[in-house]
Amino acid sequence: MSNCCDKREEIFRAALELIAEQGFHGAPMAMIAERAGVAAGTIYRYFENKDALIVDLFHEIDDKIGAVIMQDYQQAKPLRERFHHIFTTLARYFVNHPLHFRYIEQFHNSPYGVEFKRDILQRKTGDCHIYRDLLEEGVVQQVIKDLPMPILFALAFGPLKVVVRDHILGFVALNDELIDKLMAACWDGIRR
Amino acid sequence: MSNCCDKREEIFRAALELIAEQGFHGAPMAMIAERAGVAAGTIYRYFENKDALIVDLFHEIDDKIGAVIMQDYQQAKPLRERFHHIFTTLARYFVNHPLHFRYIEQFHNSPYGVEFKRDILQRKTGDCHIYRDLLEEGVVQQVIKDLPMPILFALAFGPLKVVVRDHILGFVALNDELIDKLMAACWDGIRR
Amino acid sequence: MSNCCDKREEIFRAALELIAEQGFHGAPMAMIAERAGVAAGTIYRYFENKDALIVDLFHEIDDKIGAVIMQDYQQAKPLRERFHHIFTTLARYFVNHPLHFRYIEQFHNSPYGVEFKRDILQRKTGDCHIYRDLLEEGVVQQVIKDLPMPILFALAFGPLKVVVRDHILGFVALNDELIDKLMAACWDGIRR
Amino acid sequence: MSNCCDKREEIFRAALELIAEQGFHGAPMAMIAERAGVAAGTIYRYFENKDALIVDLFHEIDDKIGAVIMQDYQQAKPLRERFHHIFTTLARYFVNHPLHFRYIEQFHNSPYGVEFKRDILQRKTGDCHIYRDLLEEGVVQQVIKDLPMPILFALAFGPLKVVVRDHILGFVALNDELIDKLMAACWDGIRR
DNA sequence: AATGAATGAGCATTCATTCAT
DNA sequence: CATGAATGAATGCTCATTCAT
Repeated sequence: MSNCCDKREEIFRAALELIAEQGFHGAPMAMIAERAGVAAGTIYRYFENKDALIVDLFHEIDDKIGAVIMQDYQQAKPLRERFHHIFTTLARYFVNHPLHFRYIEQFHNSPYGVEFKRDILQRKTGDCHIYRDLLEEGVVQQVIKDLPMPILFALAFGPLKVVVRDHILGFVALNDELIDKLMAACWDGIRR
Repeated sequence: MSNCCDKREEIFRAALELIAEQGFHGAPMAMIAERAGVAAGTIYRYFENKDALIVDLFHEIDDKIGAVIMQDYQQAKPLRERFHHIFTTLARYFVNHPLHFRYIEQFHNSPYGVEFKRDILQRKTGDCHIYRDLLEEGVVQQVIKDLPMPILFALAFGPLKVVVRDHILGFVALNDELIDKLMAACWDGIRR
Repeated sequence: MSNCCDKREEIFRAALELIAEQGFHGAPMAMIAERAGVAAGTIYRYFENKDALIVDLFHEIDDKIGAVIMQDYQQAKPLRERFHHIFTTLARYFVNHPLHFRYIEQFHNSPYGVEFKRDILQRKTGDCHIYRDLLEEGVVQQVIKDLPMPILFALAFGPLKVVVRDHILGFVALNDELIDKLMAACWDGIRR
Repeated sequence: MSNCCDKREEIFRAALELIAEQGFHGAPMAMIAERAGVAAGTIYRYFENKDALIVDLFHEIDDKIGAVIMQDYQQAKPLRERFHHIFTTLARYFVNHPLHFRYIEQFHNSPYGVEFKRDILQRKTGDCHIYRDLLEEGVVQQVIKDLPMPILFALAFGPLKVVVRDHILGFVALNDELIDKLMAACWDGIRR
C-alpha cells in the first residue's frame, strides 16, 4: 500500500529530473523507469501513456505551487503587500525547486503547454485566477495601469521567469534581497 | 552559384516553418527536405547534421534581427529614445515575423539554447551587446536602476517576450499603440 | 467446490466470448480475467498457461457437440436418416451457438488447430469417428461414393462450415428449411 | 531499378512464407525483414505499415489466381465444362502454391478477411463474379439447384477448400484423378 | 553536386507470466 | 487458494544519417 504511492512518486521524481534536465527528448520511458527503480511496463500501471504522465506531473507541480502561494496569502492585506507575497513566494519556490521550474518551462514550450493554455483561456479555469484577481482589483482601484490583462501579467511576472532561468543556469545568484529589488521593479512597471 | 544559395535558403525556410509551427519533434529531416524541394541527403551538403542546421538557422535569424535593430539606431539620441527604438523595432519585427519568434523560442528552450547562452556568457560574444551597452550606460548615468545586468535585461525585455507569445497565440492583439504602452511600462520598470 | 467450478466456468465463458468475437489477438489474459471476474493470476490455478486454456476450451466445446449429436442418434436407423440427424443437429447447434462455431474456427486456424488435427490423424482419436463410421458404412454398402475419407468428409460437411460462417456474418439467413435443402445437396454430393 | 522490384518482391516472399507457415503471430516485421534480406525500416518504404503489407499481399495473390482462371476460360463452352475448368484450375493452383492457399486462409480468418468479405458483398466487387455468374446462369437454365448464392457457392467450392487443406497437411494426396472425382461430386451437389 | 534508397538504433507500448502478500 | 502489482522481453514503427549511383 505504501508501496503503491512510493512507486508512483518515484516515477514522478524520475520523470521530473530527466525532463527538467534533458528535455522530453532526453527522457525515454525506459530511462525514466530505470531511474525510478521500476520496470518499464510498471509505469503503465500508474499512467495511461507518456502523455498522461507528462500532463499529470505538470498538474502535480502546478497544484503544489498554487497551494504554497495560497498558504499565508491574506486577502485583507493591501494590494502591494499581496503582490509582494505572491512574487517572493513564487521566486523562492522556483529557486528552491529548480527542477520544477525547468519542468514547467519545458511543458509550456511543447504541444501540451499550448493546449493547456488554450484550455485555461476557454474554461477560465486554472490557478492563475489569483494573479488575475489581484491585477484586476488594482486596475479598478486605479493603483495599477489600465492595460489588457495579458500585458499586465507579462509585466508583473515575465521578468521573474527570465531571471529565475538565469539563476538556474548560473548567470545570476538570486537571494532574498535581489528578489525584493526585482519585485519592486516589476511593481514600478505595473503601478500607475 | 545562385543554385547553391537557393538550396540553402530553401532548406532554411523549410526548417524554419516546420520547427516554428510543429517544434523539433514535427520536423524530421526527410520532411524538411521535401518541403525544401531537395533530396534528404542534400541537406548534409550544406549542414554537417541536424544540430548544425538548427544552430545555423538560429544565428541567421539572430543576425537578421541584430541588423534590423542597428539600422536606424542612432547612438547620439537620448537613452530613452534609443530604448524606445530597440523595443518597438523588436516588437514589430516579431509581430511581422512570428515564425522567427517561435523558432527562437523553440531554440532557447532546448539543449541548443542552453549551450548557446553558456557560450555567450563565456565568450562575451553575441549581439546582446547593444542592449547591454544601453543598459550599462543608463546605470552609469544613474537613469537606470543599479541592478545586475541579467535582471535589468529581464525587466526591459522579459515582458515583451511573453506578450509577443500571447499575441501569436491569439490571446492579445498587439498594435503600435499597445507596443508603446508596453515599452513605457518596461521603462518604468528599469528607470530610477 | 462449487466455487472452484464456477471460476473455471467463468474463465471459459470469458475466453470463449473474447476469442470468438475478437480473435486470439483481442483476448489478453488480463482481459479474460477481468471479464471472468477473477484476478489475472487466478487463471493459472486452473490452466497451466494460455495455450492450455485455449486447447482445453476447444475440447470442452468439441465434447459438448459430440454429446449433442450422440443424444438421439439411433444406430439402427437407415444411413440417410442418420446423416440427416447429424447434419441438421450440427447445423442447428452452430446457429444456436455462434460463439462456439467462431471459436472452433479460430482454433482450427491457428498453430493449435494444426497440431490438433495432426494428433487426430496419428492417434485415431477424436469424435470424428461417428462421422467416419457413417461414411465408411455407406461406402461398404455402396450407397456412398468410394472416395478417400477426407474427401467424403469435405463433401459431406465442408459446405456446412462455409454456410454457417456466412450465416453468422449475416450473408445468409439459415432456417430449418434451408438447412434441409443444404443437407440434401450434400447428400447428393456423396451418394452414388 | 531492378533493385526496387527485387526488394518489394523479397519482402512479399518473406511475408508470405512466414505468415503462411506460422500465422500472423509468427511473422514479426523484424523477422520478415531478416528473411527478405533487408533492414527492418526498409519494409516501410514499400508498405505503409504491417496491415498494408498484409492486405497488399492478399490482393497480389488474389489477382494472380483470378488471372490464372481467366486464362483459357471460354465463355462459349457448356456450363459443366466451364465449372470443370474453374474447379480444376483452382485446385491445381492451390496444390502447386500451398503457401498461397495457407496465406489466403490466414487472411480470411482475421479482421482483415472479414472486412474484405464485407466489402465484396457491398460493392459487388472482386473476382468472385465469375463464379457467381456461372452459378446464376446455371440456376436460370435450370441446370443448377435454385438455392441462395452463398449456399451454392459453399456446395461448389467449400469441399475444395477443406480437401486442399488436408492435402497440404498431408492427410490426402491430391492428384488430377482425385481432383476430377471431387469436382464431379461437387457438381452432383449443385446440379438438379 | 545531388539523389533517395537503405540502414538500424531507438522508442512507446503490450502482455503472458510470476510471486509476495 | 486468490490476488493483482510487477516484470521485461518482444513488437511495430520512426528517423538521422550514409553511400552507391
